[in-house]
Amino acid sequence: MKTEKASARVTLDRDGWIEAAIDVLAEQGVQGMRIEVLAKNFGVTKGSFYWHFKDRQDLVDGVLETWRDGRIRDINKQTGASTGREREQLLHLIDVYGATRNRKGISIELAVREWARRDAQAAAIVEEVDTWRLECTRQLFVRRGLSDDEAKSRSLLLYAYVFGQSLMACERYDPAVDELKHWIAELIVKE
Amino acid sequence: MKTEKASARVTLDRDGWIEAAIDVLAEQGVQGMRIEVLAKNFGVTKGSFYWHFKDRQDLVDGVLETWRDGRIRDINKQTGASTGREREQLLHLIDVYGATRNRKGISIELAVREWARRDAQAAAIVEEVDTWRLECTRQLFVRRGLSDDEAKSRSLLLYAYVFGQSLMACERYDPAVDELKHWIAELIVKE
DNA sequence: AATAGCCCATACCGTGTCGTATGGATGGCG
DNA sequence: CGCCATCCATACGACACGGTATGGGCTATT
Repeated sequence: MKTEKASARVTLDRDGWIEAAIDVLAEQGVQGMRIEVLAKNFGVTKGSFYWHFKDRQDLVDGVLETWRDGRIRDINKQTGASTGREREQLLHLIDVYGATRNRKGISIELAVREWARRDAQAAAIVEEVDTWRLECTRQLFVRRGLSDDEAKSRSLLLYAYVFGQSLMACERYDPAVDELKHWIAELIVKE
Repeated sequence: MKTEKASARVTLDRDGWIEAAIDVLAEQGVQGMRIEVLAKNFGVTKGSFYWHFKDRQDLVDGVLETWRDGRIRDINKQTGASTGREREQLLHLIDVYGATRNRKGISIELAVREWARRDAQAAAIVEEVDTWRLECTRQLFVRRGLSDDEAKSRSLLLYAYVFGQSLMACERYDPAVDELKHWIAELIVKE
């Protein structure tokens, strides 16, 4: 989708802007991805931005495509073929989205999903990523011997749980919340 | 907390503004709760707003308090004492947050949580609501004979799942996603 | 050294928003 | 009738942001 724009040579700077934009997206949300704010963080002015990007939408396209490509790569790596370690891979998947570790990744994840609730373009990207993740993880469950339907259900439960968990304030619910999460992870991966 | 401002008589109009603000919050997020936009939707001008509210923060306070009070009332009702129907109450809790039904309530819920990720005041309100919900639901599990720890875990899993599920694009994952959700609900409430 | 292309700064306009100041309309009450 | 409180409109200043136009500095190439 319109990736043939002459960005082969300026990719370095474009990517710099996009990475910085993703950082701000994680911290401030879509509404925080302001051109002049990014420029100030970068130590430059808008003049630089409008050299590398046609407009704000151009940056938005880059952010979404970059995020999607990274997520697809990650899930392919995390669920890659290493027969016999399906259980460990599933538990690792749940752990990756644990509260403390990978804070930045979770912030980006939530920011993109919050964005997708009100933007069709972001929603399409999230749908791509969700479908791919759910399918890859479903296959992990199938390789563990589960039926297609149960694998589908558990895959959906896994992702819904990890995303929802990062939306909640559960630290004050129980100081030993890590044990609760461990118990839940075992329930999700079955046994 | 500072509810003794002379709002006893103008409460009707204040509440009108607050309800309209919550609607916009659900549809547009916190950033969409703009005074002039609310006024236009209301068919008035800012002059009216600044009569009923000191400033935007005053409206924000009202929105958060109104949301919190409503959620506490709801959860008390939903987990109220009706011994022997704990299983139905738990399934009902999960169903209430199902995708299609209660769309507005879910939108508000997600908007407030998105808000809470970057605002300490909203985060405190969400924490209040979470703690109360988790505790009420935990007691439902305990009344079904589960241990305190398992009840805690399942209560956390229940809410994390329902919130996360509404963040995902699972309709295209499987057209019969309702059956998957039913299976998941049964797993969460145990059997 | 002169030219061309790359990269960014500056200045400007239009718009949306918060907040204030002030005036106007309406209705109750002495 | 006249006064006052309530409720809202109008007008204004300040600022942040998107986008454009334009100029200027720097480097490499010839």
